[in-house]
Amino acid sequence: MATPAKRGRPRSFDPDEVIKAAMKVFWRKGYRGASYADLTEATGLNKPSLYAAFGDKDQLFAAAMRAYQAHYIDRVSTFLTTQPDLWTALESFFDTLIDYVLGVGEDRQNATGCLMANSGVEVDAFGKDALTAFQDARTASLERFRSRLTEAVKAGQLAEQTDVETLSQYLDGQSIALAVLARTGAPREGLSKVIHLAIETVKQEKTPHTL
Amino acid sequence: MATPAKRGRPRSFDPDEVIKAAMKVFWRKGYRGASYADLTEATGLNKPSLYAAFGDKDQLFAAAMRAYQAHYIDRVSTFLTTQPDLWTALESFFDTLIDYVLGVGEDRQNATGCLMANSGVEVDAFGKDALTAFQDARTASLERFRSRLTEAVKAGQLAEQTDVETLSQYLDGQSIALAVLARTGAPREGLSKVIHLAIETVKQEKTPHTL
DNA sequence: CATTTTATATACCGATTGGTACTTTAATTT
DNA sequence: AAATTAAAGTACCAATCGGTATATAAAATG
Repeated sequence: MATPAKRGRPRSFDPDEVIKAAMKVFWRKGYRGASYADLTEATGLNKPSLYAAFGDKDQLFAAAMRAYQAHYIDRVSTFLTTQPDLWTALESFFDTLIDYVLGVGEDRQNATGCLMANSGVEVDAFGKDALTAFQDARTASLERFRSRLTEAVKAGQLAEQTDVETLSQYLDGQSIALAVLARTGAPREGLSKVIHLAIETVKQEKTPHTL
Repeated sequence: MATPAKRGRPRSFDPDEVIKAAMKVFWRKGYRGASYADLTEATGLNKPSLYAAFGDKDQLFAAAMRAYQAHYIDRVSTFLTTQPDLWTALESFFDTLIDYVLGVGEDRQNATGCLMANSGVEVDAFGKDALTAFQDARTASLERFRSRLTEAVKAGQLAEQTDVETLSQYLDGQSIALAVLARTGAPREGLSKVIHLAIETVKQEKTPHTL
């Protein structure tokens, strides 16, 4: 993305910070809705600088999506891998996710949901780089559930015959539902209750029964 | 929306059909993504005719959203009200919903999801009419679950102390998850398994336990 | 038939879209 | 200091955006 630059005038901006700023624009306004007027204002760079450093809109969005994955998805997913108890892992994961989709620390009035979840309805507009970055993020998210549940089965926290694949998709779906519900104005308390209900579903799998 | 017209040249098109065509464009491309070039091509009308008959883009989208509610949401919701057994109702509802979000009968390659679910991330772009139509549809959908579950409690199919509100939001969330997952390429079989798992969750409410 | 009313079509509007060419400025390395 | 490299800024590009003015064509009523 960013050129190496060994001689000549060094760039006066931090590429990571710029991408982070661009990411927030895409997060709030979407791919189509984010104009270069928005992007230049948010990043502080002018158009030619953005193009020189990050390529066209497709590539810029792809970089933003990768940054989102690194700074948000990966971070909240930490709870899935670090917490030894599956239920603690799921609860802390979703509780943190709720913070994120509601826009933790920022203006809580209009929540922005999740960049990845929001982008799902804009895939038609993506170029190849944006599409790849999006699909990579989706695949990684699903895979995190899959590996965590597989681990839980091995650890005896879930029944041996658990349909890990379906359960992973189910949890992935809950994440998306949370994001969209938050974006359309659902209050934190409602989201919290819903997600604990969803976790109850997984607990039912603890005791073997027909799926 | 459409003027009465008592004298003069009558319109040569069926407003309902035009709105239906416009609806499909918005469904596939979203509010921002649907240009008047797309809309005129899909409807067969030229721009001035569209404006004369339905107003600006905001109003056209609002009409499309109402049509979507009437032709899709209301139709699939029928299963919730007609089926006396709650579980049969939910299963037939979601099975039909899966058909819809996958694009029943049409090109199954790229599913279009649900217009209402898709629109959730574009609320910023809406004018007042589109926003109202969207919120009305959302409210109505949630209310359908609420009333059906309330009825089920009265009929003894759900425990007396069931948290109907949370359960309604939960099912509403499942609908959204289905739509977004379908849009991003999830196969029918996966969606079907996930939704039956979700219905299992509701069944747990049959036997009283702490929520 | 004449009048009225509206649909249709072309052609246009200013604004904005994503994307660049070009010039100027500035910080490096040799 | 000279040469190199690139950032920054202005100004521009064709294309498209949502939205309309205007003129013509057509079907109704009287």
